[in-house]
Amino acid sequence: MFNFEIKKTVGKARKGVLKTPHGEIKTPAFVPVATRGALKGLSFEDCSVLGSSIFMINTFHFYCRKEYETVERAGGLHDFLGIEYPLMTDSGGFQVFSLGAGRDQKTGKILSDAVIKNEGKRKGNVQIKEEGVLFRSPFDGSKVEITPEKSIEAQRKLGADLIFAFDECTSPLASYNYQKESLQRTHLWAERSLEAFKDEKKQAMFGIVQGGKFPDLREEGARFISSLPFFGFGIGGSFGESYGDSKKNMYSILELLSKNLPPEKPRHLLGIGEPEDVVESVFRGMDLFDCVIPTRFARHGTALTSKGRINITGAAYKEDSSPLDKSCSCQVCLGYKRSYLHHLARKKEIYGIILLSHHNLFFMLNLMEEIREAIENDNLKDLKRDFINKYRENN
RNA sequence: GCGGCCGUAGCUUAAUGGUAAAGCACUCGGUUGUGGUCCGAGAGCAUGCGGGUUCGAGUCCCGUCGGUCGCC
Repeated sequence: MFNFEIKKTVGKARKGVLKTPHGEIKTPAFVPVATRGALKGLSFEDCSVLGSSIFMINTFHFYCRKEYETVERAGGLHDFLGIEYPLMTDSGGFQVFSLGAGRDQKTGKILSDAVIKNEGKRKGNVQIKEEGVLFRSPFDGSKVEITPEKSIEAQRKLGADLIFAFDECTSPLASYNYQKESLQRTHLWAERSLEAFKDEKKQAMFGIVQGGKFPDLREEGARFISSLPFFGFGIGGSFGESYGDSKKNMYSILELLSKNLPPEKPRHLLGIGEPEDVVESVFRGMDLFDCVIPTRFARHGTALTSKGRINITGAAYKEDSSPLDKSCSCQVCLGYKRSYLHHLARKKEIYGIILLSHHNLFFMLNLMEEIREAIENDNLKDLKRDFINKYRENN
């Protein structure tokens, strides 16, 4: 029922097809995120027309109040949502960080230059032990425990095609010693996740490589996780401190990982990223990406364009009658002026979010299509150079 | 007409008689396994007007204009 076939490789980059019970995914692929079972501002059908063949849903958001039980009674995510597209769920490990320690430290997966401070120690409402994690729900403040067994149970009940092992996502601030200790825990949890998953035939599981910003720990993570019988691999966590360092470090770590992961299995770079990150990462052997950037940026008034991102709420666009991106062929760029999008974003009209989400998702999905063509035509290097030069023009 | 209360930044409000602040709005930046959130920085020609008391008035006094509430 599950299969990953690589059709062509150019350097480290790969073009392939991932088969699931609900359909095929052409890789490299971008996976839009529908956290609570909805892409904010677009229907699954709309997004499918734009070129998406798979969606990511968050276990964590269905976990805190046991809504995965409701979904199970409805027949699983596909029946509950009324769609037949391939789906994946993450394990909830990231939210323990992003809604727990990350929120305490006012940082995300990638640290902004302004908030480098303190130690990488966890504080506040999250307790991490060998058994699992205990923390307060960001939704209602109640105590919630997640263990590998519980995450996998929830993911089996949700019933997405592709699921992830439960891991610990560390802060960009984590020390070497903490990261090393955490990595051992993630490995233990990987084994327990597989144990809780055994005999499952309708789903396939990805293991997660952690190790933070430390190359030797990343290498160790890749070796250990690939020794286990996972269908594919997720690469998670953070890669460095400052914004620029984080990007460069991520690229060099991906180079390292592509040498240490078995080539025949799919690789999903979790939570990345910006268009340039995706291009650079495909170049270094990644097959799948999920990221909130197209939709979250849309809600914040930011549009992805071939010349970099622009924030349409800026005063400069108030009377700008040009399209968002002259070289984009999406319906929004063909039909609407920047001035109108500026107006909608300023007034926080829902329609503004819809239009920007449409454009941003088109932009990412179209980029993936171009990447696949470039691999097919042996000119990924040219695409990478041209795309990134142009993308950085205005930024 | 009489009486009370109120006039501070574009808006809503602070400020024992002692350097006139804050939030929103505005300008710019940030957000990478989703909180339409949040954070950071910036720009603001503000005490209705005219007098008086005082070393010093947004603040106290007089007048005036505007608003608001109450009463014939």
